[in-house]
Amino acid sequence: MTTTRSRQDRDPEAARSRDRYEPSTIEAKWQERWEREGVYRTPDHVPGKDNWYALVMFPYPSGDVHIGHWYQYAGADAHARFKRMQGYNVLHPMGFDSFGLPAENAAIASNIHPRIYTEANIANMRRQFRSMGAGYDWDRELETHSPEYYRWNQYLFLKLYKAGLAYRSRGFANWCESCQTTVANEQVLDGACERCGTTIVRREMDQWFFRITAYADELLEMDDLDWPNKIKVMQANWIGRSGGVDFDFDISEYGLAETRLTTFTTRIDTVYGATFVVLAPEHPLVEQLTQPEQRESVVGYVEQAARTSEIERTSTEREKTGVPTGAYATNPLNAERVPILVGDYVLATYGTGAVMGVPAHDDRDFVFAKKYGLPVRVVIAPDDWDGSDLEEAYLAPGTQVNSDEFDGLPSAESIERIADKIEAGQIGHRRVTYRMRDWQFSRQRYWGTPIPIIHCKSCGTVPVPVSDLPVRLPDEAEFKPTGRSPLADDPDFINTICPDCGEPARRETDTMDTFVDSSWYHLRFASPQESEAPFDPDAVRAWLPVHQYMGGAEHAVMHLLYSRFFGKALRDLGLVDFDEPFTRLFNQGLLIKDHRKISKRSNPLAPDALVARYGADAIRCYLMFLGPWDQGGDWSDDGLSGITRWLNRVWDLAVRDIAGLPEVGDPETERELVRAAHKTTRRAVLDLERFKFNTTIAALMELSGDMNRIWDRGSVTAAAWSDAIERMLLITAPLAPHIAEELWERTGHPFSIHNEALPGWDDELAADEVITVVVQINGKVRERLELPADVTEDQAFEAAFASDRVKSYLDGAEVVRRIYVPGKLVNLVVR
RNA sequence: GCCGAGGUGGCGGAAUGGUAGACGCGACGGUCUCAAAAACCGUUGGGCAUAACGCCCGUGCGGGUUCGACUCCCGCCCUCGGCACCA
Repeated sequence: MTTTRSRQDRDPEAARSRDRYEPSTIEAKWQERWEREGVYRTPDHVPGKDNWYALVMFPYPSGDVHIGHWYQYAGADAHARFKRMQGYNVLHPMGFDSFGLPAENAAIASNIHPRIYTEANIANMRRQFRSMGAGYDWDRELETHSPEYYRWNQYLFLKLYKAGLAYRSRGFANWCESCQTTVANEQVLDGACERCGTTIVRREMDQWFFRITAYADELLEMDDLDWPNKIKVMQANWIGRSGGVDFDFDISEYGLAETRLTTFTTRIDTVYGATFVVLAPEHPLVEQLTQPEQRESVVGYVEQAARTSEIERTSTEREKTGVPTGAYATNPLNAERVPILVGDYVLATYGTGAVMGVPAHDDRDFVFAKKYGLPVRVVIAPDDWDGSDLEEAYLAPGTQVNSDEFDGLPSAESIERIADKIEAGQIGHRRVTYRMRDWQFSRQRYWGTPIPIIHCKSCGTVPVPVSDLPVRLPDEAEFKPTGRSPLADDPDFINTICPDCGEPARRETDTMDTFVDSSWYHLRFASPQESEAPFDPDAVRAWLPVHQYMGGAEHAVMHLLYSRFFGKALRDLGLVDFDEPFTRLFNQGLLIKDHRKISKRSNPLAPDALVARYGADAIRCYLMFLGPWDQGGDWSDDGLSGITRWLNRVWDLAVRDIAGLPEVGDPETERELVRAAHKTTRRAVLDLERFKFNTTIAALMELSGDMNRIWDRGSVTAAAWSDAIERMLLITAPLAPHIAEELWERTGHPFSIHNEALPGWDDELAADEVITVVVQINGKVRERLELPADVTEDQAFEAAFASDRVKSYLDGAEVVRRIYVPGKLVNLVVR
């Protein structure tokens, strides 16, 4: 067999040791050389090249680049390398999101300082990223826990604070008992802490907020974002814009300061069906409206509600409860007096914290009214309604009834007419509300960015002067969580002087949510050493917005929304001049194993051991070969052998001795080789652009099989063979950077393949000479014809009719229609 | 409940109106070997079959559009992800 001839020709032992693919040897060698020669160092400008910012979400330094990280970072690296070989000046930076609770918790558990713990983890992960062969520019690495980074968190916070986009407010916050800190709404999943799963309780306290709601409408504008639709939908749902009407009931009969009780509804067309009003237990008027006879039950109910956890209160499964206040509200439209109740299915934080109860046209009001015997009045008649009682609330549009002058109108029209009337009568107005709340970002923990604020008895809340930044996190601190920030127990930290009046004052002791760090890190990567500003405007102009952002979908309404908000706020502050930070976004899927998520504890898969055994290139390629990157992958240990075989074959093909190839090749075989190489190039380049690594590798596998067969015929020239090998290596380079580099050198090319351009392709050379044309009879494949690629329609039909097989189907039948798809098929419709 | 993605051989997957199952794993058979491993070659959706030439069925289920449907439309079922008393 010719395949092994070149090896057998030489001294077998020596040849084997020289020519065998040994990933561990070559990978270390090239990683060292790439670094030494600064192959991936990225200047801001390279003459003749466009810039491409390929950013992958940076990791929290847990200490280990686990296989799920590999899945993410290997794919992102391959795509960045691909763009680089397309001729872009590519910025593909890496850093660490290194503030946060795990380090602090580990510090408490093992009595190591979070900084020591974090920095050890970073060192290990940096080593692991190197072993992956990722093409990062390590000169641009950033770590968010370094004062050089977080001082700019503080700086940007002060900018936002002065612009009124950051504020402190007292209210009910999401408190995690286990993490001993508050968390933002976005960080509560199913009523539990996103990080640890502990049930969140509400706790009233002073907290810091970013006014993200000021940008709610602009954040909904996502048409120009080349993002997965899924993420856009999730963000739109999270923001939850709904237009409706604030409608005032009259409560002047109680002689209170407030003469009106404002409710919010999106269904003002149903207002004539309001038979009661429900207040949230926290509504400020509950206290004043409650009548003496009801006081005891209302107070009991409100206390009970306060003790109920958020998760329980917002469960749709739970039976709706409420108590009457004994007070009544008058509907100004029809002068009807309806009872006011308190019910905890009404949320204090949405709309006005009060709703009009329209049981006929709202599911929740319906069950509530049935339970408490409140009247149900139909005001929107279904098309076929016979006037009988409803079995359930009718939510669809219909015809207005029991609604004074609006009777007979379609509800779609009356919804506007009634709103007009309310606005004209000054008993309410149209309003837009949002589900999204402001971003609560203060945390009562140590390992984060101190909020640069000083509380002064006489001057109030005073920002730390920019010249005093950074407010450093004290190195020595007692980390044990007590429900307030550990910084509060550090006298050296809290005691300071008011910058305004010079009197003794106290520092703010809360630290920032780590999502603040990641809301602008993409800007910092443009000029990570910049010491006079958070970023150098010229560098930002050179790189931003990010051309291609890559990362998991789990950040849809956290990081990705916060970053967009920061971008818009910084734009309005004049710090950047673009609207969106991430032009294109690609979400890789989840890597699973045995139908379960791979996790450190329950389903481990240690990459270091795999790399030692199979090499980084094999692991990278295997992860990319599992399936389409956006759909995630299903790891199985067995599958690796396919990739290993392929890499061995690539090696074997490339190191063959081409000296023995003929001077003049067989033209047909040569064309075949050229065709295979150009076809593969086309497939690979188009697929890599779309992150279809799996089909790129499949194409390369086919090429290696084709080349192996062609070699065996011994009839191609060295030039043709070498050109095909070159193409194969160049396309392999973004996927398996080490083996490609090694073979590039062994085939006589100068360092480095990663500075080369991807090959182009020629559609004519890639075109088949003979094509298979399928002949269908009534849509069923009955014959396959090998015809010249330039076959005409007439010739194709002629060939079809000449086929004995086809004839047998046409016997005694009449061809009533013929369809021709050029280069593909002929379909004969017979009767 | 609402929104989104998906459902294709034993397994991972390919093909988005035109040859279903590319590529790979696994399995089976073979070459090489004392043997094994590796490597290489071949077979591999199911059924029928006069075994040759073939035929039928087949992409979650039921309909539809079309000369032709994994692909488009309608109605279901299931899996995964997100949201969920937001008035």
